[in-house]
Parts: sequence; structure tokens; C-alpha cells
Amino acid sequence: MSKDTFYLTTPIYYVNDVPHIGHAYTTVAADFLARYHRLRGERVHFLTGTDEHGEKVALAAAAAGLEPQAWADHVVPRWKEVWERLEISYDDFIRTTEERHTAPVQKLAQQLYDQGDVYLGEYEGPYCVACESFYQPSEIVDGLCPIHETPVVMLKEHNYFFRLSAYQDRLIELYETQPDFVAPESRRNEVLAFVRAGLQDLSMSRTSFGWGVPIPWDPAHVMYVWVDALQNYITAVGFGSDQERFERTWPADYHIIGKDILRQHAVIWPALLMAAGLPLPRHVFAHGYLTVGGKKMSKTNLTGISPHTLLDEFGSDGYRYHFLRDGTFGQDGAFSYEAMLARYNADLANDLGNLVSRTLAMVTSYFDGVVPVPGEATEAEVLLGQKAAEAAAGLDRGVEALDPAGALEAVMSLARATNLYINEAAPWKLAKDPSPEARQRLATVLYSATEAIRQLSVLFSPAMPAASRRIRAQLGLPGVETRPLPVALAWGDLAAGTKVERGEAVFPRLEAQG
RNA sequence: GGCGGCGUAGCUCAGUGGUAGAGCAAGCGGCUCAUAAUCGCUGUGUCGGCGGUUCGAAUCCGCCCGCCGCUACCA
Repeated sequence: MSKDTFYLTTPIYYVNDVPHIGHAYTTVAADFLARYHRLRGERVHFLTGTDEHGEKVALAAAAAGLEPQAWADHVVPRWKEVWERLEISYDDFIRTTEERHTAPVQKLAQQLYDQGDVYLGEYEGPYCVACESFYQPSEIVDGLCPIHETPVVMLKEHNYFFRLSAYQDRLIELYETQPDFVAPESRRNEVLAFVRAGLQDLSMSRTSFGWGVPIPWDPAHVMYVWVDALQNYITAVGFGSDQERFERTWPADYHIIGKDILRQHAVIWPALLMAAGLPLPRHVFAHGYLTVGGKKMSKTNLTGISPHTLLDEFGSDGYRYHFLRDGTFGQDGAFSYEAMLARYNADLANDLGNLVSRTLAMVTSYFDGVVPVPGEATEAEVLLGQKAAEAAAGLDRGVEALDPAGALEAVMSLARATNLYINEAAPWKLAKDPSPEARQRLATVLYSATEAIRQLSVLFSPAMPAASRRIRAQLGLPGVETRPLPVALAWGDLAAGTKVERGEAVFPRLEAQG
């Protein structure tokens, strides 16, 4: 069996925290890509999940008076709940405490140990007793812990090390021969500079706490959480358990990540795979941070905004549209409520929602709610059809370039073109003209406008699945287009005689709530 | 300190050698089917500063100013 599946992943999220809009940003973007590829008729596997090992989870659990596993069980539903509200269409949700993950992880570790890629070494560094953790020498200020401002001690710990340094040349070769392995380009440059500066071996086990995957040949050690976590991308698709499934899915086409975890994905992960003798992912794409007031969003800055708050006001579509449409995916982008509200009203309520509303109002009052049989197309209809084709091409290009904003701008331009088409054809004037010619023309205009809306419902379905369903319901169409993209967009596919049902506004205008 | 990036209309940004662009916001006009909506028109910019290369630079080079990222295990 060879690879036949488009496979993309989000990071697995660390369960010491509940989701904020930064996590949701990554996940929404990945979902947009997954839905687009499904719409193209591709077999898609979209993976997300949770990372549940490590010291911080143990600490968070202890603070809550729970065992780590119980804590994780308690937090995971908080994540799934947000993904459900956001219409995240993941095909699988992996938790790193699952047997299907830990068993293959141990097996691979044993393989690396047996073949000499792992050795027992000694780690020495500044250690804060109060924190119970090691620091980097650069983090220590005047010999004091940066958090407790108390003296640190030099402590030694025996750890197992992964021979990361041995893969330095092969990693550099990877970045050079496959320039888009890491994207955007600025991130690739960072990674390349980092690796060229020289790699140290990676300490991959801990003995100071016990919440992790045990090292199989020395159970006093647990695995460093990143070495465990990264492997979710292969264990979730059958590595070590279902070889046929693994081969048809792996390697991943895209790992979508935030820029904070670039090194793990662009350096450690490919090195581990090289050691394991497995194929490498095709692309690692690191997007930027959302910033609030010019600062990285975080709980400590009190800038961590709950997705629920925004979902209550904007719904899944308003939420998804804003984060996909505003900003450049690879760069940091400023989040602001005002910008989100402005975008919602300008694009979704005014341009798109009102287009549906005005068109169906006319079909309802002029043709009793039945899509009329169109007459001969004029130049205006030909032009509108061209605009639809351009929107589809723009969507393709935007996805290909990992530029959701460009993709959605292209699609929205069809809504604007349709509004313009209606204004120029002025069906409300035609309706007042009793001649058969005018009636025929009116039918053509309203058919064409309705067909354009049908196309918009398809083109917007990856970004705004719920809105797409609402629009299609009003058009009297099935909620989901099941035919693949080129076919579904044949101009004139909408059947005359279809009964439309003008309903509630698809996107009601919103007033600022502060 | 080293390496890298950014600084373009009020706002968010696109634009890598050839007369400065989009969307939003603002002003004016049209239309009335529609969610005070839609459509058209309008302006605006020393393209961070200084110097250089070039017939010609926002776009290439140098210096300066400002902001940011990376400089290893913090999942």
C-alpha cells in the first residue's frame, strides 16, 4: 500500500491549560485546509489531540488535588467542546496517554537505544530547589532563580541522550534540498542558522518526576515530553499497530504549528524520524502569534481571550472568517474586537448576507419562491460566470500558498460582483414591466444571481461550514455538496424549479457590545 | 553581541527596477429588491531617515533611527 491520503495535523495541545484563541487560530486554519482538500475529492486525514505527559501537567494536577490522568480526563472535554463549537472536522483526536500511543513510543525508543542512537549521559545545570527544575545558564540572573530570586545550585542528573548532533549534516541537507520543508522562508532561515551553529545531543529522559512514558530498559526514567509528544503524528495513523494504514497516510503533508514550537518540529522531529528510518513530513508550516495590544497573548498578560466569548457573539462562521481573513497566516497578527466586528458587518452581513436576503426576497415575490427558468445569457451573465471561475481559481491559489486571507478575499469578490450584477440588471424595474421580454429577462437575472449564491455556498464551505449549510437550506439544496469541486462548480448547475425558502438573516448585523 | 525580519494612505496590509495599490474608515452622488443595505465617484501618501548604484528605486547597496524574531530542551 502506498500513500493515498492527504494528511495534516495540528499540534497536540498541552493539557495544563484550557484553550484560548491562539490555539483556536491554529486549529481553524488547519480545519479550513482539511475541508478544502475534502471538497476537492481527496481522501483526507485531519489529526488533532492532546499532550498529557510532563512535569507541568503533574503540577497542574497536584494543584487541583487530582492524579495527572484524572486531571487530563477532566481537561480534555474542555478542548473537544471548543472544537465542536468551532466546527472542527478532525478525523481523529489522539491523547498521548492512550495505549495506542505509548506502546509504539516505547518500542521506537528501544529501537533507538539498541541501535546506538541513545546513550546514558550526565546533565549538569543550574537548578532551583523551589521550582524543582533546571534552568538555562542564560536565564540565571546574578546566580538567582528568575522566579524565586533565590540562589540556584549546580545539579547533575543522569539522563539518556539522543544523538541529535549526529544528524546535523543530514538536517542541513534536508533544508537545502527541500527549501519548502520549513515555511515561511524566514522560519526556514532561522532553523538553518540554528542547525549550522551546531547541535548538541538532546536529553530525552527525566528522573526528577514520574509523569511520562517510562523508558523501557530503565523504568526509573520517563521520557522527555517532547520526544513522546512528537510521535503522536505517527502513532495516530497506525505506526507500530497497523502498517497498511500507516503507509497509506504517512508522511504528513502538513504539520501546522505555531512559531513557538518550530524547533521541535523542524529539527528534533525530522532527526528522530531519520534515526527511526521513517519518511519525513513534507511541510512544516509555522504561523505567527496573535497579539493583543502589541503583546503576545497569554494568561499572565490577561490577554488570553476565551473562544467561547467570541463564539457567543459571532458564531462559528464569524469567528472562523475573521481569523482566516484578517492578517497574514505566517506572520503575527493583531487581534482586536473592533476589527473583528467591522469585518463581520462589512463582509458577512452587508456583502454576503444581504446578497442572499435581497435575491431570495425577489425570487419569493416575483416567482413565488421558485427558481425560474433562465433565458438566453447576455454579456452580463457571461461576465458573472467568469467572476465565479476567478473566485474558484483564487481559492485554489490561496490554499496552495497557505494564504487563507487571499483565498477568502477571492471568494468574497464573487459576492461583490453579484451585488453589482444585480444593481446593473435592476430586476425590480424589470418586475414592473409586463412585457414577456421583461419577464424573461427577470427570470434570467434572478436565476443567475441565485446560481452565484449557490456557488458561494460551495466556495465558502471550507471556511464557513455552518453558514454554507444555512445558505443552502434557504436555496432548497442539500446541506452539504457531495460532489468534488470542479463538478460542483459547473455554472448553471442549479435546477430551475427549485423551491427556495427565505429565512432568517444568514448573518444578522451586529452592534458593538464592548 | 551575532544572525534574520519589518517600518508603504487615518486603520489592516499587498506590491522586489519603469508614471504608488486593495479592503476598511471618511466625503459626495445614484438606486430602492435587500440586513440604514447595495452600486459609482473622490481624495489623501516626503513608500522610516541620509547617501550611493542606475537612464530610472518603495523595489538593489551602505550607514543611521525605531520595532520585532531567533540565539536549545520553559510541552
